[in-house]
Amino acid sequence: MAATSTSSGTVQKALHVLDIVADFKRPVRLNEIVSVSPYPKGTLYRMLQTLRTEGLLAYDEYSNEYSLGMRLVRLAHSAWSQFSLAPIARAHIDGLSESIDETIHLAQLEASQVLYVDKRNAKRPVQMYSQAGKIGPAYCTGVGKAMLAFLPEAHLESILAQQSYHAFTQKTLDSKTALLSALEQIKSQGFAFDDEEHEPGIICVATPILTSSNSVVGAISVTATTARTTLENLKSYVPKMQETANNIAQSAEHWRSPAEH
Amino acid sequence: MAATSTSSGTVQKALHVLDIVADFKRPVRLNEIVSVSPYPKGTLYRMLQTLRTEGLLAYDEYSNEYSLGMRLVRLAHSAWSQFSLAPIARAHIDGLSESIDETIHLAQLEASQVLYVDKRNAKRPVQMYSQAGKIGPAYCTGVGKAMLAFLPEAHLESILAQQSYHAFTQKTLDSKTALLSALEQIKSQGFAFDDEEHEPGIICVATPILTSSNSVVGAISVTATTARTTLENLKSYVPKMQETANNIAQSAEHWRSPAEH
DNA sequence: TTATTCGTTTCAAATAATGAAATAGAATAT
DNA sequence: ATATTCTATTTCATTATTTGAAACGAATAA
Repeated sequence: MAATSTSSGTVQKALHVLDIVADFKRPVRLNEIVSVSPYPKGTLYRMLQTLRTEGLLAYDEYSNEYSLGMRLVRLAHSAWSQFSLAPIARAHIDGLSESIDETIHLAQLEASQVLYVDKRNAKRPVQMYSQAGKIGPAYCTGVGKAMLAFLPEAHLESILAQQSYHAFTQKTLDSKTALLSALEQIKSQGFAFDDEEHEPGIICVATPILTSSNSVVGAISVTATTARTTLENLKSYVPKMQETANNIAQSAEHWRSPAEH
Repeated sequence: MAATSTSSGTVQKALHVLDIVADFKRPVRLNEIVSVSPYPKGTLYRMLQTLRTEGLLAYDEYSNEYSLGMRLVRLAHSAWSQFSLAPIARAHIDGLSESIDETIHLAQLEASQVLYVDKRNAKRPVQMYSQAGKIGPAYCTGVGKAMLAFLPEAHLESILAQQSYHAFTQKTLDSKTALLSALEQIKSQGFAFDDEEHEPGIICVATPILTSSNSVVGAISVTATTARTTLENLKSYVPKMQETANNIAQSAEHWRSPAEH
């Protein structure tokens, strides 16, 4: 009685189609969508038209390809400015960025995944995966683990159950048990590492952002490459990061996290 | 014949509700939405539930308030990275930002308005769609006028008809005729000014980004305050901006603008 | 207590979405 | 030029979701 969603709901269907288009990460044609969706062609066609005229999809008449539309960007701006930590944390992150010349991320949990909501590049930016708005796995990123470690048990359970545990690298913690023991250590030491668990050559330290009642609102991380530094070195940033996290938490005290159900 | 929308379509309705929530720019309760929407309470209630469980809206159980949800941020990231000029223009904007220590914007036309898709602040280098995503009026911003001036006549007409011509400041060109003559001059000189037409104390220069076939794909601007500089000074940036715009256009030559219908 | 306000549920009626199959249109092959 | 093979689009009777007035319940105020 719990698992799959009932097929009902026009809005659900439309969202599903949007997700499909998003997953392609490139413009797609009707037939490509047909082949990966449960809906018949006629239905999909009409749905795509609707999404297109509403501006949720962009359409190229010459190639007959659909992509996500800019109306989403407009809508997301409102969501981001109201409901992400980014506006609240901005000044604090700026400060941290001035004293640490590495890539800094601000992330939140969203739908059991990590959502990067802000980012500062080092002066010499490293070309890597991740930008604000990007999502990543919770179980094998620094920010993800930092947040998971401080979640109340019930919430943690439900999130862990939804992880894919894909082994991105040889070092990925690709099982729930491995992850759980890592989380325990993170909780006791107060910060998390990512030791090339998501991308080879990329390491980071992350600290959670906790309110006075110890609920997790986000995390910040400092990222670097193994070519240039070590985890041990990154560790020296932790005190400054924790101070920043505390300051953000204080500013966010009266801000209500969308993750709280 | 042109104005109001037919009431049909579940997706349309859902989007309308999202827009209403977005327009409040703060969390809102059911009854507030009821008072500004054409739908009865029961209908709205169910719609909000749907949007909420889909993650398009966030909900605070204690205050019963809805806000835009972070799923939009996730979706928008795909839209932004595929369909905005930003990823293509990034390196070029970075370069420009290094030689000009002022705020730089990259904008596109979207639904007859200006959509800022990237931004560089004088000091901190950030690239993300989040502070981008903001929309502004086309008729009284530098980037807006720069783009309008180079639009084909038919397209321009339809866009001009949709402007609100609100006089934000005393200097705002608040009529179609005033705007049209300004556009003519912009077209002949190749760049546009914003002389405090949108915000008092804020001035900017903007140049259009034109493909080899002279179609408008976007615009870049350099913004400053009257307290610190003058339009005459800003003008000196124009050659560099035009060079950058040309380079972006070259990179974007094979990129298809969503605005082309 | 009694009003009042707001959120939630109900259920028959109204309406929008469905999908199999036919049609139109484009591109490629013969 | 004509046939062939894709793909996109339309049709229409059927199906199922959405609708909305009104009733209900919960919470707060008077």
